[in-house]
Amino acid sequence: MERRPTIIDVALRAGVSKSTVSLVLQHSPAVREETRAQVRAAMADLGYVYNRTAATMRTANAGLIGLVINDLRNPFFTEFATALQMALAKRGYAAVVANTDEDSRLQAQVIGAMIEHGVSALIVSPAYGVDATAFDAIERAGIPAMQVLRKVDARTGLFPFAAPDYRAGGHLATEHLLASGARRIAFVGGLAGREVTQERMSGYLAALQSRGLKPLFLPGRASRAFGRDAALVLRRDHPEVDAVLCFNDLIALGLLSGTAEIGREVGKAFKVVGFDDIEECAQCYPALTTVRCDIASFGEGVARTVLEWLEEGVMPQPETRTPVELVIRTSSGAVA
Amino acid sequence: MERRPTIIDVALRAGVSKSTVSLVLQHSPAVREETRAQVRAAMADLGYVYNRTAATMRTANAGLIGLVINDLRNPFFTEFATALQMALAKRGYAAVVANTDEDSRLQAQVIGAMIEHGVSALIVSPAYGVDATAFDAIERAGIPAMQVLRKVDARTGLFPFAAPDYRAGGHLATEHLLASGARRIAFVGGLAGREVTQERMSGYLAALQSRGLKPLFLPGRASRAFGRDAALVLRRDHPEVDAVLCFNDLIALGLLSGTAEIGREVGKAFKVVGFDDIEECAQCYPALTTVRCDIASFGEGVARTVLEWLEEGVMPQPETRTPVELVIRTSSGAVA
DNA sequence: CTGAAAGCGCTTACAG
DNA sequence: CTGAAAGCGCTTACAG
Repeated sequence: MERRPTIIDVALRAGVSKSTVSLVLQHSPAVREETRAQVRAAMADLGYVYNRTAATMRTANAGLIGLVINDLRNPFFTEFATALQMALAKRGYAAVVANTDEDSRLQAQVIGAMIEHGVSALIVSPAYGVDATAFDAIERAGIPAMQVLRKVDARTGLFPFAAPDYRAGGHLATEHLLASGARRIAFVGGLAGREVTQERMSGYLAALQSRGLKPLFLPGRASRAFGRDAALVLRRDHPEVDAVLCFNDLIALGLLSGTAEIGREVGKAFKVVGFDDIEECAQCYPALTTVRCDIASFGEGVARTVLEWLEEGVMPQPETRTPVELVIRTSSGAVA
Repeated sequence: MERRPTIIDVALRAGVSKSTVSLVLQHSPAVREETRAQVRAAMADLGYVYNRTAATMRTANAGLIGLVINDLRNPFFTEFATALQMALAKRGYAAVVANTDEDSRLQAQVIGAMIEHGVSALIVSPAYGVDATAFDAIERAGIPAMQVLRKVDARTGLFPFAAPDYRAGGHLATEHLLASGARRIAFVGGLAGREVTQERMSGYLAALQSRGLKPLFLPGRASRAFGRDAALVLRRDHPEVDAVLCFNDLIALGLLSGTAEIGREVGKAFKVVGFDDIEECAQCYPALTTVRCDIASFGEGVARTVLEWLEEGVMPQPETRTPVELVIRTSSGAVA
């Protein structure tokens, strides 16, 4: 653990000045090929590693991006974060990531820590919650930041927002169920006051309304466990329901389990549709019809947008909505 | 995006020297309460944020820990990484995380990047693969590093290894199946040459051998898709098999889906046991009997170990094995 | 094409 | 209890 060699050591060994070493580090064309080779050789000999921290002090570009996620254990967010991180890595950026577990206090804390660490930008899928001041801290620090998947700060001019087109997805799914003959369609899961729930539901409501059909909303947490319970509740309290659109895939997958457990069949008389299209939807039985958000591509898109902002100063649109599509599988009656 | 205030600005405003500001930043008892309050007030007025990067340059402790994971999309690793990251955050450390997607070249690249960023320590769940030089780079940089969950570098004196006791888990699970009356038990999934597979299998093999029973190994990728396929293969080619121990839960969950799809019942005549106890095991139908690795606690333990190493110089044991336990659910015949 | 010098924002002895 | 000064490892004009 002795001191790591610095550009001075390299310069000494290569017989040049430290400025020259710095220039070859930056691939400056100002350095002769021969000199460059000498410097590279000296670096290899010494086992030199670039100290990005020191460089950051001068240039204030850390090459570090902060990624703050409300629920990293949920596969939808896992896939988003992973795709985003890998896209950043490909462009030479490292990601500091933190899970906030839907806790706005923890969120404020990790955002503060990331700012101290000098991240060049922040991407946050925010927790709902009282402590909406997290973005104020970002504003004070003057760091480019995007809110993704959920919007909690109305200042989209300052903190651009990007998300899949949830409303369209809800509409697509409901139209599909209607076209398949369903008439009593329930919307299961999601919490009433929240924007994402409202958006996903609004497409559902519009489709029903245009047919003069009555909606049925069973609010609940976005978890497998809630979906499983919902299977029982539906059979007991709402036996007339012939189709359900779930707030997300996790709920739908839980619902599938619960339905199997009580021996009810899914597909013809009782259709189930999820939302997100996490990987598991294609593997479960019955395979789950769902709204594909293509979250991996979405994550890569966000990476691109943020880096363009950072590197070329192109401020993102205040609000970006990416298209969704319906993936029809057996849970809504398609033949396998 | 104007210049952020520095300790000099704070000092000016508070009417003290910048050393004093630095001392209050570090909670030094050498500063009078009154002075401290003035400095704090000045910071608040100015919206001062601590520049950890600058501090790092002097002290060489970045408060950044690198987390390199072979498959972040796999819920087992997601849970590990998340628990670890959150434990680090609680102790004031931020985590730079990267998924390597089982690609040893990518792994070498991200490890290099993290070293440049000056991480204080590295925790890696390594990809298998040809490029075993990743740890050499860590060695040259002189950074404390642990290998977790998988061991790829034999120098555990240098890179301590920690993992759940896979062998005991395999044995526990097999004994349970034998005690439940199973006689033809297959081991499904995992790749033959790999240490984790060998360990998980060795407990299985030992239990069978002691009864004079024949093993059956169906190697395959650790994915739901493989598990699903395995359901068909088992019925077609090995109808006599009355129980299966899966390499991991993902395979077991896929197997459950596949078994349901072909209309075969799981529980009495055909028992299924997983490995890891990811969250989903308790929610699926039938609920999955599995070997609990308690990966969240494991992750927290790794955080503790690494920070002790970093902060107190306590070098971890070369090899740590954490205990596992069997969780019996309906997939192996327990009544719900 | 290369060298000398200042500076990024902190911390750390060292005086006082 | 507080101030002046050096230094962490780079980058960046500026000379030459």
